[in-house]
Amino acid sequence: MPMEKTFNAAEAEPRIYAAWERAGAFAAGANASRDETFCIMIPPPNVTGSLHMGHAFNNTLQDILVRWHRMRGFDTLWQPGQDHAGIATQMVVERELARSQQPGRRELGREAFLGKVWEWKAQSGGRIVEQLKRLGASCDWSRNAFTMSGAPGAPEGEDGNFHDAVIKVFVDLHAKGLIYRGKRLVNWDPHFETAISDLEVENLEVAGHMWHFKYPLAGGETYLYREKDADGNVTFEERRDYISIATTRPETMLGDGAVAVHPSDERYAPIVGKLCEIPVGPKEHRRLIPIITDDYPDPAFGSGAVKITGAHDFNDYQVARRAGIPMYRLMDTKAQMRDDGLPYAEAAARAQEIATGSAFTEAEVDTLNLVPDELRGLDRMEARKRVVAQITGEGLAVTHQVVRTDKETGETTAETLPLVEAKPIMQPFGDRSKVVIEPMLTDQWFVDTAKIVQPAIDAVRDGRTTILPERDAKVYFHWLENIEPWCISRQLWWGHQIPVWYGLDLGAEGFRDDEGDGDLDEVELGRLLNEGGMLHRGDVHHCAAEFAAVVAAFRDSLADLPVPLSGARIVEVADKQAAIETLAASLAQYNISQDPTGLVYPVWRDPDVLDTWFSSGLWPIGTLGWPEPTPELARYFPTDVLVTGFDIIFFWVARMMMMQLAVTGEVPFHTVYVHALVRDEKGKKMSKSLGNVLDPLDLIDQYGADAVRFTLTAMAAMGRDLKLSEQRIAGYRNFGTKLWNATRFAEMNGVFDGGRAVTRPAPAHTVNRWIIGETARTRVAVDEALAQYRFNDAANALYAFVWGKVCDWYVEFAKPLFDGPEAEETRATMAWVLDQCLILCHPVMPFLTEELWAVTAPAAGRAKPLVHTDWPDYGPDLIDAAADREMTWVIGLIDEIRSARAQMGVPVGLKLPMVLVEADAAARDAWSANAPMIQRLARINSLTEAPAPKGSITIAAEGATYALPLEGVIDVAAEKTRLTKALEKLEKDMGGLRGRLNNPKFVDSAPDEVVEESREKLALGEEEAGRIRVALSRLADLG
RNA sequence: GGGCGCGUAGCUCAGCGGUAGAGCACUACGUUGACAUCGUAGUGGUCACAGGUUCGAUCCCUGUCGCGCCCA
Repeated sequence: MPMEKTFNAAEAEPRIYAAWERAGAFAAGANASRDETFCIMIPPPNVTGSLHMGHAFNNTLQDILVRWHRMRGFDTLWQPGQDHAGIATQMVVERELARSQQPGRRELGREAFLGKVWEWKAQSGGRIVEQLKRLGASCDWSRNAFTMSGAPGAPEGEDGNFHDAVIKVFVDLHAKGLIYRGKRLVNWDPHFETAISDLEVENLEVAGHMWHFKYPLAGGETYLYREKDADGNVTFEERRDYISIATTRPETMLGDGAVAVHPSDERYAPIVGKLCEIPVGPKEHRRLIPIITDDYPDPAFGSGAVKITGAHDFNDYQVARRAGIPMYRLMDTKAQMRDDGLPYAEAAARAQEIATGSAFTEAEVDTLNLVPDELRGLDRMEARKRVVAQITGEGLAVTHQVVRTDKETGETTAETLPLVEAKPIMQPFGDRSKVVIEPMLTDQWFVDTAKIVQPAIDAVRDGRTTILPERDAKVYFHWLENIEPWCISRQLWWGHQIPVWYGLDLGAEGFRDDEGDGDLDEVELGRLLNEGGMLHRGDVHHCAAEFAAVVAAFRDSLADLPVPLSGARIVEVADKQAAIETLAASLAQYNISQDPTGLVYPVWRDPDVLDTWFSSGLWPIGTLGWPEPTPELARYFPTDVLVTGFDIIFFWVARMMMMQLAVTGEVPFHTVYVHALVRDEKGKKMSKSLGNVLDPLDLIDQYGADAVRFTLTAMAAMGRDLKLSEQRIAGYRNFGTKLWNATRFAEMNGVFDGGRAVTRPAPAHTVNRWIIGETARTRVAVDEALAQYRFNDAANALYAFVWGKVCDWYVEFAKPLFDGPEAEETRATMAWVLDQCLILCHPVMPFLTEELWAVTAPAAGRAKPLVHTDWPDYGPDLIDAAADREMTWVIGLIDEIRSARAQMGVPVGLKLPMVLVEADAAARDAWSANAPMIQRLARINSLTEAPAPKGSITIAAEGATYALPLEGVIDVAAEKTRLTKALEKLEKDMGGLRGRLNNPKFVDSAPDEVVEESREKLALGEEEAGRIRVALSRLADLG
C-alpha cells in the first residue's frame, strides 16, 4: 500500500507516544549500552501550571539532549516532577471552593482544607504531564516526583521522600545555625496575608503623586537655608523654620523615625542632630524625630531630605538599621491601618521618649501603634487622603504659585496651591494577587545565605559548574555576591510546615522569683499569666523533625525554672492562645491541688510553611530519593545539565547550587544551559493581557509537535530571545513533509523492498559515494552543535542536509540511476541515507521519524524502535574527496545551465542539445560519469564536441566551456548583458584579490594558507573570466 | 541612575579578523518518475554612525545614536 502524501500528526502522535510508554522506552537506563550516565532534572512546573511556550521551548531542548544521549547508549534519566506552588495552589483551590459554593478555607480549617488541596491535586495536578507528553517529552514518568510527596495528610499514592528531605534539611541547617528567626522587612501580600519572595513581586510603573511637606523644627528654631551653584555662588537663600520632605506615601509619615540628609549636603548641615516635628496627628501629641545623616539620600533628588520609615520601606529599613532608629509598624496583615495596642496618646508619648534617647527593644517598638485613633482601621489609601488633607489644612504643605487665565475675561489670577507632582512611580504588585505589595516588618524564618553562598560562587568560578551562555554567569555572580538573607517562611497552609515548636517564655524579663527560693507562689504565678514573658512569642523554640524529638529539648529549657514548673509534662496544643489557656488552667489546678504531676507545659508548632523554593531548591537530590541512600542517587547525582530560563538563574539555580553544596558538598549539575524568552512575532513578551499568547497545544494540534519542536530548536540561538511566528512553524512542518515525501519516493521505487538489511553500503558510483560523505559531515556537524548546546546549528545542519542535499540533489540524481546498472547500489545507498536522516532528526522530530522508521522497516523488522536506535559514530573517513569534487562540479554545471536557460527565457520543458567547446581531462571524466544526471536535470538531450556555433550561449565551468546553440531563440543583447554582468562580478572579486596579493605586507604577514587560497581563487577567476571574454567576443562577431 | 545585551537582505535571524549567509516574504516561470505543505531561476545588503588597531574590520577597541531586558 503506497504511503499517504503527508504525515498525519494528529493521528500518529498519540499512538506513537503510547507505544513508547508501553515499551518503557523512557525508563531510567533504557537502551543503556555504556557506563556513563546522563541525567537531567526537569525544572518542575507548578502543579497548577499548564503548558506555555516557555515550557515547550525548555522541554524541547531537554528532550533533544535526552534522546540524543539515550540513542548514544548513555544510561539516561530525565527526571520529571512538579512543585507544589504554595500560593498559586492555595489560590486555585480557594477559588474552586468559592465557585462550587463550598465552605471557604478558614471555615474548613487547616486539615480539611489541605484535604481539599490533595483532592484537587489528584484531579487536576496531572494536566501538565499530559501536555508534556503531547510535546513528546521522553521523561521517565514512572519516577514523577512532587515536592509535597510524603507530607503528613498526603493520600495514598503521594508517598515519597520529599517531605522528609525538606524537613531534614531545615533541621540540619537550623542545628548548624544557618537558619534563624527574626523580625525583618519582607514583601507582604495583603491579599494572601503572607510574605512572598521578590520573584513573586512585579514592579510596575503607575501614575503616582509626590507630595512635599514641611517638617517644622522643634522649639521654633530657624536656620539659613542656602542653595549654591556649581561655582559656589549662592543662588537662593531664606530663613526657614522647617525642613522640606518629599514623599509618595504620606500615610507612612506616622511611622517616621527620623529625617535623613546626605552628610555632604551643606544646606542642612546647620540642623543635623536637631529634632523636627512630624506634621501629622493630634497637635498635642506631635512626635519629634531626629535629623540624621546617611549616605542613602540623594542631595540632587527632591529636597535632598528623606523621611525614614524603617517599617515600611526597604531603603529606609537599611538606614534605620544603620542608625538605630526605631521602626514603627503602622499596618496589619491586611495592610489596613493598625487598630490594636495602646491609645495613640500613650503610644506617641512612649515613642517620644525613645526619640529622645530612651532605651527600647524591637519587640516593644512593634507593640506601639502610632496610628492616630481616628485613622485606625482605615484602608491605607483612605488614611493617605486624610493625612494629606490634615497637613494641607494646617498649612504645612509646600506650596507653589499657579497662574490661571480666565478664558472669557482674559484676566489672570495667581493662586498658591500645595505642591503635588503627578509622576510615574514604581509600585510593587503581587504577581498572583495583583494587589500592591507592602514592605512589612514581621517575624520570619531566614536562611543565612551569606554563610552558604561561597561554595556556590567557587563552584562556578573554578569550572565545576559551567553556566552557558557565559554572560549569565555574570548575573549569577552578581546576585550571589550581593545576596540577601532568604526569607523561607510563608503564612500559608499548603506547604511543608516549619518543624519548630514554641513554648511560653516563662523565663522572660518581667518574671521574678521574689523569694529567690526556686519555688512558685501565687503572686508569681499571677504575674506569669499577665504582662510577663508569655506575651512574647518566640523566645523559646526548638526544632526537630517531629514533636517527640523536641520534648527533650523543652525539658532542658525548663530545667532552670522554679519547682514545680521545671518538671511539668510537655504537651502539644494548637497555638499560643491555647497554650496560655492550658498553662493557666494547669497552674490554677495546681494552686488548688498542689499536685505537681498535673502540671503541663504546653507547646505549639509554628503554623507557617516553607517557601516552595526551599523545596525545589532540593530538587536534584530530593527527586533521587535523598535522604535515603538510593541506587539512583548514587548513580545519577551529581546530574549533568540543567536547562532553564534566564529569569530564574538566581532564584532557583543559585539556591540549588547553595543547598546541594551545603547538604552533599557536591554541585548539583556540571552545566547550566540558560535559554532566553519566547516572544511573539513582534518581539513582545507573550502575556494574557496583551492577548498575544501562542498556545503550544493549539500549535501542536495545527502543525504537529515535530514542527513546533523544530521551530523552537532552529530559533534557539544561545542567549537570544525567540520571536515566534506561525509562518515559521508552518515552514518547518513543510520540512517534515519533505522528508516524508523523499521517503515516499524511495518506497515507490523499491528502496525498502526485498528484506534488505540496512547496513552502510560501499557503492561505486560517485553520486552514492558523495551522499555518504555528506551524511557523515552532517552527523559530525549535528554532534558538534549539540555538544556545544548550539541547538540552532544542529537544526540548520539537518535542514540543509535533508532538504538541500538529499531531496534537492540526491533524490534527483537517483532517478536516472534507478534505470541503470547502479540501480541496486543506489537503492541500498538511499535506504541507508534515509535511515540516517531519520536517526539524526529523531531528537528534534521524534514522532515523524519514528513513524517513518516503522514504515520503512525491512521485512525482517527493525532491531529496535528508532527511539532506541544506536546513534552513528562514522565521521570524515567516509568523505570521498574525489566524489566530493566531482559532484561539486556537476552541481555547479547544472546550476550554470539552468541559470543561463532561465535568463534567456528558454522554455523550461524544452530539451536542448549542448556543444562541448573545450574541456580538460577532469571535466571530461566528470561529464561522462554523470551525463544522464546532468542531461536530465539541465534538460540537455545531447552533447557533441565542436567549436561554439554562432548564436549560442556560453556555459563556463571549471576546466571546460560548453555552448547552448540557440540561434533564433537567443536574444543577443540579453546574453551580452548576462555575460557582462557575470564578468563584472568576477572582475570586482579579482580586483580585491589582486590588490591584496600585490601588497607585500599582505603576502608577508598573512598566514600562508590565506595567501595560497587567494592565489588559487584568483587563478580560477581569471580562467573563468577568460572564457567569458571569449564568449563575449564571439557574441560581438554575431551582433 | 547601575548592569547586561542588541542594531547584518522587506521580515526573523546565523556568522564574528581574509571582501556577507539561511529561512520566510517578494518577482517570473513551471504539474519534469516523492512532495504545490512543491520545483526552477531571480530581485534584494556603504553588515546603525564616527574614529582607532591591523596588510586586511561586519567581526577587535573607543565614542555617538537608536532599541530591548534586568536591577535600583
